[in-house]
Amino acid sequence: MRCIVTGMVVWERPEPPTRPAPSPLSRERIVAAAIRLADVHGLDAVSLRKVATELDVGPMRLYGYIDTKDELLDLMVDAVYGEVRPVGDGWREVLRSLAETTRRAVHRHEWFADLIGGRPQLGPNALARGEAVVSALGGVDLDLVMPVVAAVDAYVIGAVRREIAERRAERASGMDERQWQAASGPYLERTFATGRFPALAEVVRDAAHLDADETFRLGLDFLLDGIGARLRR
Amino acid sequence: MRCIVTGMVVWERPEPPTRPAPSPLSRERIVAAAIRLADVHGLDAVSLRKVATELDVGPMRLYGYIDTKDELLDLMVDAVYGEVRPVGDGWREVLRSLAETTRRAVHRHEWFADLIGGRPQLGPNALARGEAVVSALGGVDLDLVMPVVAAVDAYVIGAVRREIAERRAERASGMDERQWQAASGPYLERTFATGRFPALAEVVRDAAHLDADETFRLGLDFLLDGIGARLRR
DNA sequence: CTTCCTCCGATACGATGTATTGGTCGATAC
DNA sequence: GTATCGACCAATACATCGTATCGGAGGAAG
Repeated sequence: MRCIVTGMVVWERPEPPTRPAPSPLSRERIVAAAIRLADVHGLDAVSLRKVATELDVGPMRLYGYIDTKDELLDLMVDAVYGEVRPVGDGWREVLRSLAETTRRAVHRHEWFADLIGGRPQLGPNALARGEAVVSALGGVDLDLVMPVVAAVDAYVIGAVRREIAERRAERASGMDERQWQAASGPYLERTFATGRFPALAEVVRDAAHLDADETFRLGLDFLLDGIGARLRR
Repeated sequence: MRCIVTGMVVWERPEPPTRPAPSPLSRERIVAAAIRLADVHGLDAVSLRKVATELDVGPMRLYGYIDTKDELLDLMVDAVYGEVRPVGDGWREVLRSLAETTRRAVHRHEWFADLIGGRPQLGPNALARGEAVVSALGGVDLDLVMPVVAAVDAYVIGAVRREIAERRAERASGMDERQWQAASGPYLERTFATGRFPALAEVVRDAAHLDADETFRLGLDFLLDGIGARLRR
């Protein structure tokens, strides 16, 4: 059931007043339990029932702190944004750091790749991250700040989704990284053998193969170079 | 139950031989029905039961053509990639066209934004798209082709996810676009009023606001400019 | 002490993905 | 032509999910 005071989002709606005894529960503990579950067993393992069991509590207890499972996911995402803080001097270092710390957060929480970019992020931690970025971008033309940050965010979102998707496929296929990169799996080998995709096959066969780190950084460099050219104008 | 011939992926596993009469079913019809459902009612409306009902068929019939719901989603994604074909001369036009046609496909199929980048795309249509891109990038240094295409793909994935997420939030809040962009909703207004995010508030209040088209193109230009600088080296 | 009101937890419901099973129908062997 | 077999379709079944509902317990107010 939706909260009666309409227009209030999870983050600004107060938690229910702490009851004297019944059980030490809080949004923070709920979110922590959900994140623990997701880290270990993946996002599919995050059900309200399992989170509740993790906390020795009936499933419906959670609805005092949350209206919807989606709200729990929003809280989880915002918690991860709390781990993302860009550091460095100058726009380039700041943006690079923003991208790299986000990517590292995804490595700590693979499920984050499934959620990132899926909803507008307006939680306190996401906003604090935005504040940190924007205020570190002091020297940049005001009208360019948002587009530039949006572009970097977009690149990071897509890049980490691709990276995690590929990592999972590798893991599922049980091949080691070298094999996977060389052949992209027996399926692709067979498919390329049909000769239907000659240009693609040539690139896969003959071109240099970058690992995930290198690919991410190279793409990021493209983007930052382009941004730099624009800022210098 | 998984297919017995191990290592075969959906796309290369033959469909069951067309039976004389029982019912005119095919992977193509199943995927078309699923896409129709997703286009009209969103991805949540795509359940095996609903797809089956759409085709006047029992739910379990589908398992003759599909092993898993995830495979159906893969087929849907690949079908959309069939609509994406870059056109134009020169690397810049090709990459820009790749990005724009992908974005247009997302506008036709909003659910595509939920799936894109979530799994490695190795279906025939995705590969054909890749072949078209790579072969149109003839003049480009072989070792740079993959990183460049990967970077553009990453940017597009993240950008359209953000765009669709915001569009849905607007739609849900019932505000028109002007209002949303000016205030980003009453929640943000109240939050900024607390003074906790001064730099962010300033940008949102004072900076120029671009619409979705402009934001997408500007970010894409950053990236293409950076790629161009590298290619010229 | 009684009354009321709040809130917790058990129960319940409809939906989902998919395993299982039983029946039917076509093809094959004699 | 008949009997046997094997494949495939659909109905049933099951575990799990998000969440609505409701009954009772327990603290607050009179």
